[in-house]
Amino acid sequence: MTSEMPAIPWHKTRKADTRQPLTPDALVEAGIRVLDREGLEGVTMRRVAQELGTGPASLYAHVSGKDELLELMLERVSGEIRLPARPEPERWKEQIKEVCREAQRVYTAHRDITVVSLGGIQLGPNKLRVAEFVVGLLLSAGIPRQVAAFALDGLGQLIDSDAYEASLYTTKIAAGVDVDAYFDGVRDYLARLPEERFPLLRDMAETMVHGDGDERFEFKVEVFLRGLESYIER
Amino acid sequence: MTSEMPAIPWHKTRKADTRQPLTPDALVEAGIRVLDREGLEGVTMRRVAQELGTGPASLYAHVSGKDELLELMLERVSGEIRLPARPEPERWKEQIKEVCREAQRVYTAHRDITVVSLGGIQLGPNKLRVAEFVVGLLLSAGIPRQVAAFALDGLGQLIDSDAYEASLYTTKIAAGVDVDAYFDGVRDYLARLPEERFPLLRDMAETMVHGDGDERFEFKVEVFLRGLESYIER
DNA sequence: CGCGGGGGCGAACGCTGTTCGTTCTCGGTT
DNA sequence: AACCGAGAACGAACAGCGTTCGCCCCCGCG
Repeated sequence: MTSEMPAIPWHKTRKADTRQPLTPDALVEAGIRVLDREGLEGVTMRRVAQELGTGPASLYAHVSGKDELLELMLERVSGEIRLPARPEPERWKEQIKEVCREAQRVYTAHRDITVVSLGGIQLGPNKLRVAEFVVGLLLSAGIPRQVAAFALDGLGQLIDSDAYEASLYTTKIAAGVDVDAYFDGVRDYLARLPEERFPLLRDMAETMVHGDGDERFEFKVEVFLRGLESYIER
Repeated sequence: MTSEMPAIPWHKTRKADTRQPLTPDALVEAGIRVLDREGLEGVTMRRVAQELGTGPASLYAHVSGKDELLELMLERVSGEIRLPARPEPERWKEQIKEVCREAQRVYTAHRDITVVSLGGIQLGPNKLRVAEFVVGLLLSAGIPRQVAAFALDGLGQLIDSDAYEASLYTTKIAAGVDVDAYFDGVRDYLARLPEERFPLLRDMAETMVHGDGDERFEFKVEVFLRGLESYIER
């Protein structure tokens, strides 16, 4: 073991420059690293600060608070959503589905980040980029402007709540919970409901728990798009 | 000011019996009182205990933890949802809309309680009661079983995320935020987006912020139901 | 009459987001 | 070249969170 030497006094004591110099971007990246590793509830100011080798108070010079940090993280993640090379109006339904799948994939890849999305309107450029593409596709399909505007809302909600649900299960799996057994339990519970009050749910127990998350999501988007189709002006 | 008298020693000092004797039901009711008054973030174990004139540790004899308390509260609230007297298959779309409106009304009346709903499958009798009614309506309309099962999911997500969003705005209003001015700000922001990247959103600024929450909700449900209609077997 | 068990609860633990006040650093101005 | 002030960095602290521990008391059963 080497013995401790006193610092040479005329050497400026300078901490290792290895760590990046604490910019808003560095905060966002550190936050996302923590998010991916431990989920949204693990993203605390202390944890993020630790990731950057500092204390929580230091973060407030670059970010107004935790809420702003989370919104910046969401915006960054939204940037990972890849859009089709160009809109193809004749394939509008299929392309919108592609965007939905892609958004769901990206959000789910970052645990439960979508909770932030449920908390308000997001106006960052990366989210708007996706919205611009989708709304263009809807308009080109002949869907009225007001319908297209509302539809953007609806699709966003479907994506967000689905991604959130999906992330809960992946978190459960990561925590060692047997999700298959859980759904088996749900099915058995439904199948044993009192016949006089819940005849249908009881009978449909198997149907209710059928299908994985992707299949259910795909279906819901398809239903919504079929509904939109009925608004097309001819 | 009346001076304090010492307690008469042979009188059993008995705290006012007015407060109910701490049952799970009493916890749930106290929790909902706090929820209605201060919103979900105000529902802390300490706050609920205080509402019952005791300390937080006392709650754990009746409830396994905060999560269970919240789920019990959600179940209780779900009991307030009133269903039509009887299903009328020929009016299935209108009746499902009525149920959605009613559910949205009830949930929104209890602030942001729906956040709990987003956190997992709820199997309490009150929630199942609504599900049984809706699924019966769908089946009677000729919608295939698997479609009906998935649709239940989709409608639930629409209701939950919409009620959550609506509660955020009522909370903002209660906090003195001018929501109209907020939306004006959003519209102006959209209208000033760079033309070359966001021509459509820029142009649709007015359309995007048009309509209140109820109108948007109504529309989304209508779209989803039209989509479901296309699955009816003849 | 005795006693066991469970509800009630004060205190504490280890967290959280945020603020305060101090120290440090560094670029621009005398 | 000397100085100075603005902003970044940050240690410490505050108020509050969910939950647990350990003790007291009281009720009901044997």
